[in-house]
Amino acid sequence: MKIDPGKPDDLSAQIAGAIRDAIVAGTLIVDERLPSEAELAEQFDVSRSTVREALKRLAAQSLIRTQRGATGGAFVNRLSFEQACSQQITTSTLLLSMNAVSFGTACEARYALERACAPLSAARRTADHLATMRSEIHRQSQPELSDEAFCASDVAFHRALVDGAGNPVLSYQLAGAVEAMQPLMNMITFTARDRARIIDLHSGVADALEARDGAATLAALTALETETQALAHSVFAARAKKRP
Amino acid sequence: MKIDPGKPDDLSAQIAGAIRDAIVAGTLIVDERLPSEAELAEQFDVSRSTVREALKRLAAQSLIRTQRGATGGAFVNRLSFEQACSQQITTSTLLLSMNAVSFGTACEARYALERACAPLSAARRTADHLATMRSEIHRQSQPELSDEAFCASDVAFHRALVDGAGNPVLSYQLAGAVEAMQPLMNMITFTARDRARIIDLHSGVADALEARDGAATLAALTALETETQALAHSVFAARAKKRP
DNA sequence: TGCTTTCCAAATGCCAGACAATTAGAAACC
DNA sequence: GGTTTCTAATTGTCTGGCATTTGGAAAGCA
Repeated sequence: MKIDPGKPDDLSAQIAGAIRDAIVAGTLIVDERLPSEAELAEQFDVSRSTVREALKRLAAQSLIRTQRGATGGAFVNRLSFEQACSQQITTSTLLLSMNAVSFGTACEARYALERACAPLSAARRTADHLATMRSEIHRQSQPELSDEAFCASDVAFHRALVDGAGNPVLSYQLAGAVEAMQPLMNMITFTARDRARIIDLHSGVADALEARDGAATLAALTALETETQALAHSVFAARAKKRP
Repeated sequence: MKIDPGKPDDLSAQIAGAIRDAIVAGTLIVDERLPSEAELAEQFDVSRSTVREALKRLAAQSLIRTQRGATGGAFVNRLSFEQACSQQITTSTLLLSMNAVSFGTACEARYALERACAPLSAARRTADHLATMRSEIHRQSQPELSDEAFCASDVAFHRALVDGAGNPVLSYQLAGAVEAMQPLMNMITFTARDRARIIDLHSGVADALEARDGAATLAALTALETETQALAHSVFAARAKKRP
């Protein structure tokens, strides 16, 4: 594990890269303890501060965890689906907010991905998944619900749908797309009539899943996307008229 | 922006979190310059080393970039699709390799996601996308190609397919799924006959896209998945027999 | 004035050394 | 044998310093 070639990068970035490569390549395996900061400093011939900065970089990506104390140190972390998920959500949310991705583009992507797991979810969803979806639909029908809470429930509904596919890789991938849409959805104020239509379409999705009908699920999701896009379009159009 | 409540976390993690929250919330906008390390140290009442560790954490997530010199400092980074993509690939690859995700699960997820953008790609793909796919198919037919190179070409083929959908959000999401599969695919040794079948199926996908036929593209992808799964199954079965 | 050169101050990058806090295991004690 | 105490290893944090980079200001010159 060596560093220092041309070096356009910082030393800490180079060191972090070297260790990361070792982890990806399998040279360092899960739960293995890295040398102590002092040892790493000697190995790479840098100061302990520099090593520490490198380790913090890796910790920020959940590649390692650190423990204090006598038998402490830095350990290669087993990246859990949950951790990967939350990282993906942060990244996706920022990506959408910082690059002026249009509502239409994001919405299209989200529903395309959801349709991808519709057949699987129809085949494999458990009673639990269905119960979650029904209960979220019920929550959405509470009139006193705030717009934010309505959107949060929408996210929960869709996550239950994708989790129903029983494929953790799919769930992890989809979580980012679904959650990242929430800030964009939160910009919309829903009228009671809007909510009623959405709830109706949600029920259609749940019904199709209950019947384990993949094609019907697909159709219901497509209808939901169409409605969402139309709703957003009218909201944005009205807003543009108001403040030209 | 404050820190220091109960503090189960390190100071540097808390500071990084506070700044990250400010970025996500939009308090800090793109290209805005953060206070200097010395100023941050004073604001948070910690040493400069601690601030530096916090900044390295953020740099590791591409949330900030740093510049040296008189007008230098840390700036909020515009997260590009490319950066987000490469982060996603690293995360996905590690996730799959460290959690013993089966080939079947990963493969299923990948093809489900790809089918999601098949109709869009059929409708919107440009001549360029098609040309890339054809040229990758041609490369795959070179007999002297190594297994790794064959897989790399496979990745390029599939990335052209998803890019054809013309939705950057989809491309970004799919890149992780497609690339992360490569290490798993690399474990397979392809016979000439295997390759011929895969190339045949690839041609089927390209033909369907050329005809702008979404349904045919879906069918071709499904056939490709079936073949890939069967191939992997037989390879792994043979290997298990050899070394029980 | 207008251009070039020089210099300077601000900022990050890196280092050395020190001390505090934590923690597991060894040692001492009862 | 069990409990307590000590100890050493390790990370977390701080202080102070120096090197390096870099943009802009100041000085010099035409």
